[in-house]
Amino acid sequence: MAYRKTPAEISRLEAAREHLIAAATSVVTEVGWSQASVTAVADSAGIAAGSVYQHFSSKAALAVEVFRRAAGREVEVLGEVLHEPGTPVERLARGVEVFARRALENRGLAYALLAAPADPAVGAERLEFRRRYRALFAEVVHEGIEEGLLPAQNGEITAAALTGAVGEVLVDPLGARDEETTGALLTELVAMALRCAGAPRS
Amino acid sequence: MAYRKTPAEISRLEAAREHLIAAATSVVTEVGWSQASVTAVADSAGIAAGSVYQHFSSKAALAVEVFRRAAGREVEVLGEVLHEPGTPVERLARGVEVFARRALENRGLAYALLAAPADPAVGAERLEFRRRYRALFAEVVHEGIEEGLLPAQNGEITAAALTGAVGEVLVDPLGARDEETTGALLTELVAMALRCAGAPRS
DNA sequence: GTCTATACCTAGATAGAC
DNA sequence: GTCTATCTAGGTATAGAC
Repeated sequence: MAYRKTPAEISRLEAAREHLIAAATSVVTEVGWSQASVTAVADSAGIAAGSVYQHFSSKAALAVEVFRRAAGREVEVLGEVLHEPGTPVERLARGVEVFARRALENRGLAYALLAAPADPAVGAERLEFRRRYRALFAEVVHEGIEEGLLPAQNGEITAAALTGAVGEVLVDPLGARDEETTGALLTELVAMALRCAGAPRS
Repeated sequence: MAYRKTPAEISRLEAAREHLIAAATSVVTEVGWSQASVTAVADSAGIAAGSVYQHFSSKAALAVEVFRRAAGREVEVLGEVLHEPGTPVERLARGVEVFARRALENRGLAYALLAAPADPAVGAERLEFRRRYRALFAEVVHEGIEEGLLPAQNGEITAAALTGAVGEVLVDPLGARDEETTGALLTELVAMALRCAGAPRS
């Protein structure tokens, strides 16, 4: 008997775990947290319900992991966009556009991350996630103020408003069905964001 | 045997029903929808759990009634404020202030109405509620545009942003604990709202 | 390690006594 | 009409065979 698992065993377990997380993510994306029972997730992953507990000690632990992965990706993308070259105003516009576009293009996941009813554990993660989003926006707003491109303001509140605004149109997308109306919605959203931050009219 | 209930009987039933709704409202305000079990609500009303079903056919029906009452009051108040005398810009500022102040002063109820996890039936009502809120704001924005006080814009999106912004600071109130910091928060929120609608700087 | 079967718990809803 | 007691469904988690 070996003292340790062989590398092959470890990677196979890793793979099974990753597969489970991926399956859970897609279930949550499609039907939301409240309908994502252990049974449904296990079915989607092609394993038995009991086997889920080989990888996670509880349903909540799995849910938190699913949330962290997806939310982490989004924060990363927004962070990159907001730190690309350009004036703070340009970067803010681009950031809002990317944030909203990604949300509208993968509405199920975005809704799950931002708004869908979920376990308390996921709710706590969500609060942290929104804080990070807001911190990213606030940083750019502050840069804009320092460079004299934006008027003095509470950047945290502007950032909160931008997050709330995108969330609001996500939950009830004002009839943005096809690509054309989605584009128009994005244009209006970016314009609103720039007014909100007090950028001079272009 | 009488064919009809006597007026006294009817009003007594009415009163019991109202009492139940009031108790349910306070439970929801304090602990949220997800913790507001039939047992908890019945206890709060001083009746047995089974007796709830004398007044409502299901828990969801009771929840919807609770939501409608509370949400209806809020919409009514906002509608009145937004239709008081004054320019559209003044009314918009006052409307946002009242909306946010009421939310922050009765945070439990506001959170229940705007954001807390709830039954699907309540979720549907909430969507309608937010639409009404947005419609009220959008109306004033459109008046501002027509009077030349606000730049051309999609009023629905501005209205959505305002609703989303207040909801966002409600859920995570940026450390507004005492009356002083709440006042400062409200001032900043109103300033943000006016920028968002494109009102010229005062 | 993964399966099947099941224990167990929570919470909504119902039945029948009073 | 209201209470007590109970039924039922749905879903998490566990036990033991393979």
